[in-house]
Amino acid sequence: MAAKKPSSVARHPIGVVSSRTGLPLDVLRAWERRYAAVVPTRTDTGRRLYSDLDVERLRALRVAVDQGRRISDVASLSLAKLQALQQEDEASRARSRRIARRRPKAEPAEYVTRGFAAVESLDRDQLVRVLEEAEVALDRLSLYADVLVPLLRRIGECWREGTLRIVNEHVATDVFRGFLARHVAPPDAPTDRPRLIVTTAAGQLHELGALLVAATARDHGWEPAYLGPNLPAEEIAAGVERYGARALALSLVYPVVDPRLDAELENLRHYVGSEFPIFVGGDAARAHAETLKAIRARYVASLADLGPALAGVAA
Amino acid sequence: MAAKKPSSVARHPIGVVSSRTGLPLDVLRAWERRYAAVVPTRTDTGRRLYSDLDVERLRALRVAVDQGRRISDVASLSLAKLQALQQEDEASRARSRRIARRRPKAEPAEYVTRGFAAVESLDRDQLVRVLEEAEVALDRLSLYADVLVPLLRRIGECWREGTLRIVNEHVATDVFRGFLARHVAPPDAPTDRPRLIVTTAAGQLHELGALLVAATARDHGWEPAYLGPNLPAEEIAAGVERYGARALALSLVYPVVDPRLDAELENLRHYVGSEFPIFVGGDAARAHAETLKAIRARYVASLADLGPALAGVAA
DNA sequence: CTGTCCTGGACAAAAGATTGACAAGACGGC
DNA sequence: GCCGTCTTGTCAATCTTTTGTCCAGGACAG
Repeated sequence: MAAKKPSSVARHPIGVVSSRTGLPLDVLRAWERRYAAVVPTRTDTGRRLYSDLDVERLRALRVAVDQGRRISDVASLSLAKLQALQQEDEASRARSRRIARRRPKAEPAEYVTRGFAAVESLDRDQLVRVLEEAEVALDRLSLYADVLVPLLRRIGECWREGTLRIVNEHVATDVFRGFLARHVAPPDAPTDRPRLIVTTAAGQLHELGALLVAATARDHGWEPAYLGPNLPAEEIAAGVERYGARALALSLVYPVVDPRLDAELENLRHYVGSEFPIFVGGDAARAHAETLKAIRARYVASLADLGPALAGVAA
Repeated sequence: MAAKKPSSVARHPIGVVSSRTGLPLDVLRAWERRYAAVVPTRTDTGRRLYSDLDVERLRALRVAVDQGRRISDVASLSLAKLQALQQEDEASRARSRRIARRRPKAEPAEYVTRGFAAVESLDRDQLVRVLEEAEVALDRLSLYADVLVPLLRRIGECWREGTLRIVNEHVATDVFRGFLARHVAPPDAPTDRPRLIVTTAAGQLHELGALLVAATARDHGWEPAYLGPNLPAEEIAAGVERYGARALALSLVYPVVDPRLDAELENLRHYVGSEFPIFVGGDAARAHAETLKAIRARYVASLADLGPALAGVAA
């Protein structure tokens, strides 16, 4: 454990630390007052200044507490010990999970919580396990709408506000993608189903929403062709043509508002022809409602609405 | 299962034990009250504190019970006896099957050609088929080095010179990723293997090379943790620490030359400490040879060299 | 002047402990 | 196969400890 940089220069006020660790202000102070969990330096007027190391420690403490340890027990442990503990807990938990026990009850919210915890602690295997449990316990729509969507949304929020590291988001994305890929493209599909092109417009980097759309479409009897994220209008049109698709679905998530996007959408309508059905959904769709209306794209408010919307086309 | 150190320091509250063993709180208490199956120590305020040994015992008890024994019968057995029991049951259940492996000689170059054709015509299923054929026909290393790498390189070239559309590249990436993901993270891996962090530096968007590295490392007895592409040095360091990794592998592909990259690499060396083993490979690595030398990263010229290089660390 | 931060006290919610009870399934005798 | 008895997981009620949250009143920073 040689030179660790993140201590010397940067010192953060309590507000920043709170948002970076996800711990409320009061908790930070309470932990300091009651257990001296971290003892930040002070300005000459008494304000707390936390080092990067403090932040890291607090993060680790939070994980430990979330895993069920008591703050009074772990508050005095070193950062290394905390991380060791975390490792141990996970390994141990994983082993016990392998001997699957009977399933009590299946609350979607619980999967979200457990999934998020797994993301936080970078525990890939655990995340996979949670998803798989949810998959067998719930029906498809509920799995997507009540577990995956809330989970994604929560990860997105925390990521934007800095509570989650980039690594966490990456690992989560990778797991989700693998998980959804199985739903989107099951091995053998002699396809007389209508084709649906699924993608994301240029500038839109987040692909998980699109994958959810593809998987849902598949459940409704379509054959989705997922083209990957961040495609310019011309490319999308090429895909539509190549596959002889009957409709196109776009997911707009982030950035929420993007002037380039409007132009892209207009282009898209131009390329695919004026009658081709275009469906659009995602959190960023509302922000571009006008353009969507102008190009006569159909807005799909939620995954549950996708099936009926598609049915209108297939007829 | 060899190395297991019941660190006598750690004492766990009942909540953690419950989650570690999968036994409900009530059961833990009931077993203690009725059979003294384990007798945890107490804090001065009466809360239970379980040792690692207790946890181990409880886990064994649970296995025995799940296998149909009665708790009242096994509660008083020693840990050793419980484990013997478990072994016995497992042995009687073990029915392993042998999978015959045929290996018709085929020319790797042919798979490359067919694969590329599939990419060109956007035929996802065909691409998957080609990869799967190659997978059974060739050994791992040859599959990676003689099929995937050339295929990727060719796609990359055509993409850069505009012969291939973005869509093609996207679809290919998606298929490859799904294919490789299966190699990188097989279902359950009780991991006493050394950990290797695999990722891509900030600015480097192409992740397929990294996935190849992860899969190869796995074949050499490591436990790769793939963190996703395009990570800043600080994030990578966090991952290294979090996973207690023994080494780090970076894939540098595109952009081939990137001034920011040098700074990133230096940062990275700084964060992980001066002795930590860093391996670097990929087509863009040569262009940064000086920096790599400066930070004492080890250059790995091809996938075939990765195994030996890693072996040097594991020793 | 407004928004952020400090201290210390108070309070509410969560997590645990204890005791007792109950119901479903296992077991054993006939 | 039937019936009483045992086992055992689960639940409820109640109390204590621990921990998160809120508030008041004041100070500081920008």
